[in-house]
Amino acid sequence: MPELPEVEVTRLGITPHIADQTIDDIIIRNPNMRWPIPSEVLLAKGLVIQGVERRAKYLLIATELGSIILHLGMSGSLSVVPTDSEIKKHDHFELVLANGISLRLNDPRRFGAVLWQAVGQQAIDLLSHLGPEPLTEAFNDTRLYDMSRKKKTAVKTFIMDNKVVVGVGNIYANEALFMAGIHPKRAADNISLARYQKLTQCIKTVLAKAIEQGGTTLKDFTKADGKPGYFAQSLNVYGRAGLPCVSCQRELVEIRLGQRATVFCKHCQT
DNA sequence: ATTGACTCCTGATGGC
DNA sequence: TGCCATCAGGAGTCAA
Repeated sequence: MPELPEVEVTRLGITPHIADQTIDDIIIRNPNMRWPIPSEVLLAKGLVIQGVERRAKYLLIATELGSIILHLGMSGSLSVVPTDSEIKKHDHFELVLANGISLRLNDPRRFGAVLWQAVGQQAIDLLSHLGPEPLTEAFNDTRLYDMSRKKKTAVKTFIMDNKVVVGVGNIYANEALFMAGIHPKRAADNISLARYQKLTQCIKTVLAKAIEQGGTTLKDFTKADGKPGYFAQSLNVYGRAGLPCVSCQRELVEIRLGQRATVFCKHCQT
């Protein structure tokens, strides 16, 4: 389940291998991703990869005519391999590069996506409605506080809303709320500005730390199997239901919130 | 307008 | 051992 840190580490990992390379061929082995892979992506054939950008959890592989947009969904991963290496099950999409290597998208569940964004065209809907990046100044405590007014929804659901801030998935929503000492079910409009200031910092810290850890873990992306470990060693609450709170030793509890596993400490989070 | 439920899919897991 | 049933979950879409 790639979250924003994994996507960013993926971006950092693949960029040196594919930037400035010419795309010799584009192979669609299975077009049935979340949406059918549009044939427009083939426009990138013969063009040079100018760079790899990230917006939310989308990766944008830029060429002079447009960008190939990749989303890894829940089970997707990218690998950089020699073009003649064995095709694995669920290798759905591939960029064949002039230097004899390929970028392959593997995604068992096919919740991921491959899309095309033409240069000069209005941004596709998926990207145009997104909130700010969490690690930029555009995401700040006053914005978070202002948007939360009159919102009855649980704060955890609130911070996972892409219009509020992008890239806060289930794992890091749990972690950030624990770090901020806020109960995940508390109504978004029942939290003070001071607490949102704390929460904003915690979201930034949790994500930045995970990217940092991932960056050091993942030394050679060509050998990575696409699963950079999810930095699970640093998680305080997610996946730890029933285990003692790292702060007060009381047992962590798990509930469902918006169909998602929500783990927290009843004592430390109010 | 908001909010919550549903949906896509396969692999991992557990019960019998 | 095998065969189910259940669950995980990003995020768009739909319905209340």
